[in-house]
Amino acid sequence: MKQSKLFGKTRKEVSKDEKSINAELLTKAGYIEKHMAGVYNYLPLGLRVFRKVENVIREEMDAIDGQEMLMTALQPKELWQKTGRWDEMADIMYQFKDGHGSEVGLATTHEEVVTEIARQQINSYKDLPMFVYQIQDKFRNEKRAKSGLLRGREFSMKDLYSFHTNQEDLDKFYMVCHDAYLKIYKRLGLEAFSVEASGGSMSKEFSHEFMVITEAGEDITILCKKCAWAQNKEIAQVKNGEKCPKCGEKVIEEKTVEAGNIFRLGTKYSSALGLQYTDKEGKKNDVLMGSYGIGLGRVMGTVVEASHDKDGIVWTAATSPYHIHLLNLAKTDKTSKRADEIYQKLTDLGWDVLYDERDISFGKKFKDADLLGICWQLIVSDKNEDLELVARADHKKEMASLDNVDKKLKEFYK
RNA sequence: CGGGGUGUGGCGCAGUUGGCUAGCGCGCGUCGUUUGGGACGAUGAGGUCGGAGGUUCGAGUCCUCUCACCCCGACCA
Repeated sequence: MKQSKLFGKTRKEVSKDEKSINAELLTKAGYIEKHMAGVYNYLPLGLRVFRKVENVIREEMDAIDGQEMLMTALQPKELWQKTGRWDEMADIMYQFKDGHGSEVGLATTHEEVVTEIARQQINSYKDLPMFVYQIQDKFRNEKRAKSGLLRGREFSMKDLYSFHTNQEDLDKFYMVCHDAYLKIYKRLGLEAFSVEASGGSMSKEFSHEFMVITEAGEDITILCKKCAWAQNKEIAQVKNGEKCPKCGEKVIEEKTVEAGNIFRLGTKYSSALGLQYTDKEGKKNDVLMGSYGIGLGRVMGTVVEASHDKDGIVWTAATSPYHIHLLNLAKTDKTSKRADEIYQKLTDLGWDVLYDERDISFGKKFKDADLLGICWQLIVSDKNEDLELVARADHKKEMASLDNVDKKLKEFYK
């Protein structure tokens, strides 16, 4: 991609209203644009990162036999009344009358919808267990949208729903999904851990939240560094500085952002909506369910919160919008032509290249490259026949041939 | 939803106790000189001051209402 053609420019300044690091950097670098409070547009660069996050999540969900589908955002009131959540969620759910005078709402989550659909698809124990998921936009009328991508009113979420005949099977899958989540964060380059939390209005049982330590976090986690025990402060029985209930070490408090949440729902939704299966004896039973969510924008924002420096974003290998940022610092036509050729060669080798061939001062190219945060910067100039390969994270520089660059990238992005 | 704050060219801001053609920086266009960490000079385009109503000879400046946005809190599958 030639940078001169990119839809999305960098900016020096961003509204003083945009206080969160993730929104500030992502806006300055041209990844996102705010539309309303808690509602962001993704520009081409932002969408590339978004897709990378999305694909990692999709691969891991497919790997645990999740089947992707897509459900609607627009919902009839009647369905949500069956579970009592039309009134229960009135504060946070966008509810309105459509042109026909029917009351409808925008889905905040899809337990009702998926359970309704499952009634048609799940009849027998032979149909279970079953796992379906979607990556879809949710709407929540947060009283106070804030922290950029971390808490939106419209945001994309991966939500998976599982259906089971018994508790053991649900528990088993719950742990499978738990581990899949840890894998997702690890692949994305986030240091995340799971904590026990309350089920809220979703479930009476303990749920698990997946936390990433960052100052921007809204949650406080009590954790033990030694044995990895952790609980959300909301439900923790021990306080900061007290002994870990598991190993006796002192626990500490950390600000964390919740980057995912999994719930065992039991029969709450199946009983309310009449989702039953017939067992071997021919008896009808309520289906047990679980639900498992990850907000994609929130994960993307969390990566920025967790990985940036004074110069800008530092994407992780899995989230970098391009593999390499090629900077043309040529003063002569000859060198410039050489840079064009290198762009072509890298592309032919299969690398996603952002090519800064803009006719602007070199200083701005450096500044922009750091702000954008693509993992590797490659410099072509009159100074050197060889290429200069610079790591965005630590600005370590090395001279390299095109072959070396190819090797290096293969190793980094393997 | 309670408390606090902010709305002025595309972006960031200034605008004294109401007063004349509403300024500055960035960005943008043109010309030229430049180029290893956000270049410089010249020149040009661009706003009716969030919206509505009111007070006044006169309102970006005062009053009322309203909308939007931000921060703290409460809330948060």
